[in-house]
Order: sequence, then C-alpha cells, then structure tokens
Amino acid sequence: MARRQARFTTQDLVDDPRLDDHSPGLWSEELPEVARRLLSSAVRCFAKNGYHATTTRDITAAVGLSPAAMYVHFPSKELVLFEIMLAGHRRALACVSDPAVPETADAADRLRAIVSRYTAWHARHHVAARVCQFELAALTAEHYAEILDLRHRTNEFFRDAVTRGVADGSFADVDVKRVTRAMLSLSIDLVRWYRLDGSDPPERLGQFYADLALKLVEG
Amino acid sequence: MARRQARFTTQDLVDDPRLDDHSPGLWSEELPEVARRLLSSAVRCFAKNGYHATTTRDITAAVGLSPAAMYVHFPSKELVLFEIMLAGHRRALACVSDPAVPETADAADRLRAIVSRYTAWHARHHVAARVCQFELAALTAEHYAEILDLRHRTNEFFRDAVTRGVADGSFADVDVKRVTRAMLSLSIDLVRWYRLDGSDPPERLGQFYADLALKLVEG
DNA sequence: GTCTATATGAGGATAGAC
DNA sequence: GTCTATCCTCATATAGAC
Repeated sequence: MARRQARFTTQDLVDDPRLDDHSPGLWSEELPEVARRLLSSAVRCFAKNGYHATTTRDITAAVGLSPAAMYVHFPSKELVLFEIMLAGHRRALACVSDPAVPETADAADRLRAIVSRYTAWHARHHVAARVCQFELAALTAEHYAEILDLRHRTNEFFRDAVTRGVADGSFADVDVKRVTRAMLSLSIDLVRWYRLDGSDPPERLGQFYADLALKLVEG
Repeated sequence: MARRQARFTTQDLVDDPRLDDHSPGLWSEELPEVARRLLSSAVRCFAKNGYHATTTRDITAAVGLSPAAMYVHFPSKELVLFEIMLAGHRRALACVSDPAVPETADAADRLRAIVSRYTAWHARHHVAARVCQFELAALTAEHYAEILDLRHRTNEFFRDAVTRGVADGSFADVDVKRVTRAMLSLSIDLVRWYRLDGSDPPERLGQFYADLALKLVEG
C-alpha cells in the first residue's frame, strides 16, 4: 500500500505529454512487434516510477496484455530492463564511434561532433536514456558488468578527443580526466530535465553543448 | 527473489569504502541519537540499492534494531525518505543563500562562490545527495511538491547570479536559462561518480567547477 | 501466444509482551 | 523504546486451458 502511494496510473503514463518519447526505432527489427511494444511500455514505466516500483502488470496493461504474456517474450522483468539498457548503451556508443566522426578530423571538429551527437541522442531518447542512467543498480552483477563495459568504451571516445586536442596544441593544457567528466555530465544530466516539447530540439541542444565543451578546453 | 538478485548485503553497505559518507552533521541535533542513526543507515541503503529495493529490515539491521523499532521514530518508510530529502535540500539551499555569498559582491565572485559552495556540498555529502537526486519519484505528491519548492529556490540563486553578470556586462550575453542549467548539471551529476577517497577533495572540486562555470559565461 | 488462476514468498506495518 | 510474532497485501513467476 505505502509502496504505491506516490505512483501514477498507467493512463497517466500514456497521457503525460512530458514522456513523449515512445522509443521509436530503438529496438532490433528482428524482435516481434509485441516484444517491441512491451519494451517501449517498460521504458515509460521505468522512467516514470523506477524499475522496482513498476510491476509486470503496469508494463503489460499498457499494451493490453495480461502479466503472463510478458513471460512468453522475456524470461524475467530484469531481462526486460537489460534489453533496454543494452539497446540504449549500444546506440549511444554507436553515436560517438560512427565514421561520421572521422579520426582524422581536426581536434576541435572531432570533439564538437562527438559532444553534439551524444547530447542529441540523449535528448531525443531522453526517456529511454533516463532508464539507462537511473536504473543501473537494478541489474544483476553480470549484466551490470556488461553495461559498464559499453559505458567505458563510450567514455574513451570523449577522453581521446580531449587528449588529442591537448597533445596537438589546439586545446589548452586542461586536466583531461576532470574536463572529460564535466562534458559527460552535461550530456548525461539532461535526461533529468529534458522534454521534447521544450524550446530546444535535440540537435540544437547538441550544438549548444558542443559550444560549451569547446569553451571548457579553450585557453 | 528476482527482486533481490542484484542486491548487496547490509555488510557490503557498511564495508564499501566508496560509500564513505556517514552523513555527519546532516540531521537536526534535536533528533534522538537512534533516529539519526536510522536516517544515516537509510541514506546508505537508499543510495546503494534505491528506495524501493531497500526494506525496513535493511535499514534497521544495520543499526542493530528490529524492523518494528523504526516505527517508534518514523511513521513510515516514505517519511524516512522525506526527512532525508528535507535535510539535504535545506542544507544545499543554505549553502548558496548563505551571507558568506554577499549580494553586493562582484558578479564573477558571487557566481564563483555559489558554484564552488554548492559543488563542494554535493561532493562532501555525495551519498545523501545521491538519494536527494535519484529518489524524488518515490515521494508522495505532497512531499514532492515541498521538495520541488526548495529546489526552485536554490536554482534561483544560480540564475540570478548569471543574470546579474550579463546585465552589468561582466559576463558575455549568454542564454541565461541554458547556461544556468549547464552549471547545475555539473554540480548535481557529480553525485553519480564522486568518491571521497578520490583525488579531489570537495573544496578543490568546487574551485575547479567554479572555474568551469566562469568559462561558460566568458566572452 | 494469450488467457485465468494460482503458487510462493517478500515486505510494510501493527499487536502486544517486556 | 525495543522485542517477537504476525497480519495482509501485493508482486514475480508458473501451470495449464484454449
């Protein structure tokens, strides 16, 4: 009883215009339609109330199914979360490792591309990204380790971009570790407050944060 | 069963050197010793596993009490969380509204003082601050509104400091809303990664982030 | 592949002794 | 103010029919 006192209903989840991201295109095309709908429903529920406050009934009711139907597609609730985490972190990594951000680019251009793409991704997928950032503690130890690996590989692209600029003299002689963390903080923390219906579309915010990132490494 | 698969034991919580903050001096002196110990235990549990994954047994066992003992001091688990939220947000607000940050100061000095104090507070109390940032959704609607008010009042000090510098020409003509959000993101997001045994003591990180904040408003 | 029904057990909260 | 014992709800997951 007390556990649910602050909860929102499923209808709230569906209607809330602030949770306007229905995770379009986040899931593998090979997944059955129903499985993808369940994942999208889980994303909204987890983002709104948290993993542990979300029941299998919440997830399935929003798709018009009984709780038992979920177990045909996923062996457990934790694996639903893990699928979301995997998809989200893989996409975010793909954003910064994409050949559209060439290794050969000028250090400032490269940092700008990485920050703007990473930021825009988090903005566009802010609901799923919120789950990816807030619910790490709910994963099993094994799944957590797997996600942590993806995060480290993503962070490396940021650190390398800063390191390169410092090395070739395009940036000031900044503390790479601390500055890199600051840049990641800016992009990640937006999942706490960003809304698609706000004034900044994802790409515009990406540009803005890329500008800020360059200010952090300027003499 | 599945709900607890990724959990840590109470002993992990006590032993983990990364959760080295025992919330010293956070609670009102008027609270009985036992109540304060319960709050500190709850902070560690909530920070580690989240509010919903923490049981009243977790909280009390770490203090050597039975679950029933908690209800002598607090009427519900949610009120334990609310007490933590109130204390944390009030202290953070006090940090930036303190007379040690005079209204009359030079705009850059004032912004520097606000950012460094707010940042250092989050670093020193990073475990409690993590609960304050991550568990807002677990509050009842009424309690949530009360905490939101404290947060808005805190944010105003940041926005006013930036606004003033822009108005009197000490800062560039930046987008106040977006830049203020960026500064808050830097200070708040550190609760995700900060550890007291790392290389940066709270005050040093505060100085560093104050420097970054000024870079964001420089021409 | 979806349903209804249910096994199983965890967890918030309370009763009542000391 | 703390304990032991327990109530009662609710959630994950499964069984078995369709």
